[in-house]
Amino acid sequence: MSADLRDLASVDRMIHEPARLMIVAILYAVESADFLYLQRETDLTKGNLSSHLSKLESAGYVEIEKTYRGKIPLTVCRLTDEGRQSFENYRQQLKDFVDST
Amino acid sequence: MSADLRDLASVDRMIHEPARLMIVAILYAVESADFLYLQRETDLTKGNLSSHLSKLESAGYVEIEKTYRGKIPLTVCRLTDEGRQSFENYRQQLKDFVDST
DNA sequence: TAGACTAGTTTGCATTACAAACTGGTTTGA
DNA sequence: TCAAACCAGTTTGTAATGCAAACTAGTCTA
Repeated sequence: MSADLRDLASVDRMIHEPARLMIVAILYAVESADFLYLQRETDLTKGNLSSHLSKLESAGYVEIEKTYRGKIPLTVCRLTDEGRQSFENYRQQLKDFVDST
Repeated sequence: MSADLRDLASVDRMIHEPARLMIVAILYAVESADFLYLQRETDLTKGNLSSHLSKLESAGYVEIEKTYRGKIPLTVCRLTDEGRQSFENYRQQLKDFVDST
């Protein structure tokens, strides 16, 4: 308890960015989602979705599996355990902040 | 109700930035604070505090009054009505997000 | 087989946040 | 008395970021 404002300085920027927060929140809820589903849900352009997914992958928060649906490429994304944990931490920090102000 | 994840895309970036969120949250609580008080509370360097305050001032969220305490400069900051309103909106958006995930 | 479509990735650029250097004035102390 | 240290901030330099637009590689269609 006693959420200190200074804690905000340490929020996870990888998740704090709104575009990525949307992505991570979706993946947290659905376990796995393909690229186009994510694009529809987030309203991001393909370019931005692609680059945010790459960053989440580099951070170890998301796993990206490239496969095919018939002959058409299919990119399936899911949160890693680390991503799941980071999202929970982030969400808790937000909650502490909201509750304390 | 029914907080849409897409709403996140429209969060107020002026406030979303953690350093500024700290500043605004403090000013929301105390009505007025001087530069050094803000620096102690936020743990920001003077340089970063100064530039974030300038941005908040440009955005119309904070008023900055430069005066003196004896012979020493004193910079007093307070939220404007617009800043106060924006913080309340932002906080509500966070709350909606936290509640919906 | 040219043109349109699908599913993405890469590139270019303007904006940013931060740290470090700087400024202008005041106090201390030798 | 004047140089060094200190105070309260501002400005500058730079690397990283997010976004839009351009591009790629393959598939379908008329």
